[in-house]
Amino acid sequence: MGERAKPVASTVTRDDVARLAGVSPAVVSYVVNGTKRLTPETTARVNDAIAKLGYRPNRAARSLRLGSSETLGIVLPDTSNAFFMMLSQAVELAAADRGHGLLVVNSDGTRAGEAARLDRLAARGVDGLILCSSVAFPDVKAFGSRPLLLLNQYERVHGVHTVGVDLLLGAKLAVEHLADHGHRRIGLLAGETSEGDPDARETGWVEAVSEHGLQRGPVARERFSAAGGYLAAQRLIEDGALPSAFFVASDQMALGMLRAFHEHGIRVPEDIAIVSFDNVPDSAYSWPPLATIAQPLAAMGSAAVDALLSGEEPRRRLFVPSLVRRVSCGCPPGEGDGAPAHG
Amino acid sequence: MGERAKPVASTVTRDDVARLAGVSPAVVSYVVNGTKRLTPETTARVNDAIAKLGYRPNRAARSLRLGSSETLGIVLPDTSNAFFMMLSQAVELAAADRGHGLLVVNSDGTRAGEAARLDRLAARGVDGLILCSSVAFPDVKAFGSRPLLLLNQYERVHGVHTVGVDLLLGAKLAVEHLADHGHRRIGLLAGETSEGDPDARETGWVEAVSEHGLQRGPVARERFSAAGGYLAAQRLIEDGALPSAFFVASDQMALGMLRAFHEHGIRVPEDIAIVSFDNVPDSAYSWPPLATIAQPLAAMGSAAVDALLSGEEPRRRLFVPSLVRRVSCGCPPGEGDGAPAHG
DNA sequence: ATGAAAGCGCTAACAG
DNA sequence: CTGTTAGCGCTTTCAT
Repeated sequence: MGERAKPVASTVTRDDVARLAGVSPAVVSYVVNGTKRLTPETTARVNDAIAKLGYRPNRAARSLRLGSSETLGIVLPDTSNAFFMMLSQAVELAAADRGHGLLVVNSDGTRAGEAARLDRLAARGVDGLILCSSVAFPDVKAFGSRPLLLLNQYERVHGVHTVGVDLLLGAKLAVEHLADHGHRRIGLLAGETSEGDPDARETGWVEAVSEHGLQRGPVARERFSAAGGYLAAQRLIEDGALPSAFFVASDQMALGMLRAFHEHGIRVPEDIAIVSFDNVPDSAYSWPPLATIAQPLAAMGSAAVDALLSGEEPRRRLFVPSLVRRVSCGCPPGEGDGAPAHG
Repeated sequence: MGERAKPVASTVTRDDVARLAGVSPAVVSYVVNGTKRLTPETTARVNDAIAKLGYRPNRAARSLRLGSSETLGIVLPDTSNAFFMMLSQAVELAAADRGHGLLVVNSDGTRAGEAARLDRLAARGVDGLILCSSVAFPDVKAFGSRPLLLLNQYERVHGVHTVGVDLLLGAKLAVEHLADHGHRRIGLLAGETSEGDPDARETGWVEAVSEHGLQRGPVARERFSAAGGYLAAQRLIEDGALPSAFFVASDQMALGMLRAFHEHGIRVPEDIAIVSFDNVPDSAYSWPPLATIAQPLAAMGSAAVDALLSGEEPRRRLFVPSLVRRVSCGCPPGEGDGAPAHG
């Protein structure tokens, strides 16, 4: 008799709370959402009932009513690059700060795949879409009224938000630093952009080299991965005429390059100095540790979420990268290697 | 005069479709969900209307009605370890296969933080929760009727699903392989489990060493990160009496150890051989490439999602790891290093 | 084979 | 300050 089981959390409804607190259902909503002034006693009674029952507002009902899921969606490139993990983590944190969840999906690295993933996300009712594309010209058609943002994007794209780092500046920082170390001939290991269009890091390298009266070293283009860097470095070595320094478009590629150099007994930085891009965690623990261009991930994540939630007109946001000196560029150890100097 | 704008996708409702197709709203649902036999003509008419209008069923309404969000939630440890990125990617793929989305949140690495994140996820109405914990005994209270699963978990935990790899077996595979290379004294670089309780990899090392009549080398415990591995290796080196081989609890730690060895001119595998754990992508491009114990991520991701969606009683699922031979253990290059042998 | 209708739990406008 | 009420868009039972 009366052995009604303690209800599971998800089954307690607002009406149950109202009944127990002796108020109307609306009042419960007022308390939960703080939308209305109520007497302290009422508020307390309702809160008691909520606690006693373990009431949790039903999210689906709220979404249906509000027309917003308070959720963002992100599609990540099909890569195991730690950089994207850190980027999506930054986005998740920023979204959580603003009370939003983040639905993550992985693309297959094709333009069609990305579009399909965005579509599924839109069908799930997210309030905004973020695309970290791995293709040069992603499919950016509209998804109803949901805003779309291209993250990790340098170029301006009409009609969508973009957030990225100033690749041109980053490349210049890298090349200038190498020049400061006395290198006069600087090579480029660039990433492969699927449609073969220019990458701003490449432009930055070109400009910095000419601005400083340096010489262009050999150029290689390969996929943005350790495998790509390894392959490219092997080709470069076979071709001979290696320069004394390289600017590399990503840490992952630099890691691959490092392995190729090791295999050939080429010492870094003594024989060849390297500055790469992204500052992934592992770059501090490679041998030698990689000097690299760091991206302000937290700021970029916040900017992305803000842009999507603000309802503002799409615009391009570019962030300022910074140089992290480590052994690979020729700097002494212990400055920014993320590990205590070896004593 | 009839200048009603083409409605945005999210504004088209089932009633609009019904009106255009000249059927009742219910029929539209039947077509969308395939729950009922209908005449081909009706089906076609409805599908036409759906296409014409760009109709998308409203997810929130569906969830409300169904009592299911068709979404899973996962909380990831606060680490930049690529292993967890691959693991969550595997889960996302498995979830997508079953028509579910994945809400990802990052924890701060504390037990309370994890519990709070799980709670927020539960409040968002996910159908199931996955926790990749970074503490030894995570807070696993019930979340209403939502099932909870511990991913990357070896030990059985009462009342919750667990999915993990057989750490004991993995450790034995590693130690045995090192023994096959002729090593008689094998050290251990273990991960730090926050409550200081035993890690099965450690037990596996102990057992394998004694089963094969080997000698226990020095033991170090540190955080599961490159920084941890670096620190531990430095201590080990200072203490002297280094063994000829180490089993290392994670690739990240091994990467840090490798850097310490490089700094001290200790050659791998000539002076010291290494086998580590996880098979993260970068392990194939370190110098030397790391021999490691690989985890069947895709299978684990599927198992996790299935367990959560099946409604079955919680149980423990353990997967079989496998050895990936690379240069660091003493094997010749080119077998499994993820890169062509250097010619 | 198709349609009518009853909610799912919540928010907010409006009334008291 | 609090209560009543009308939906949000959908699934599904029960008629027809």
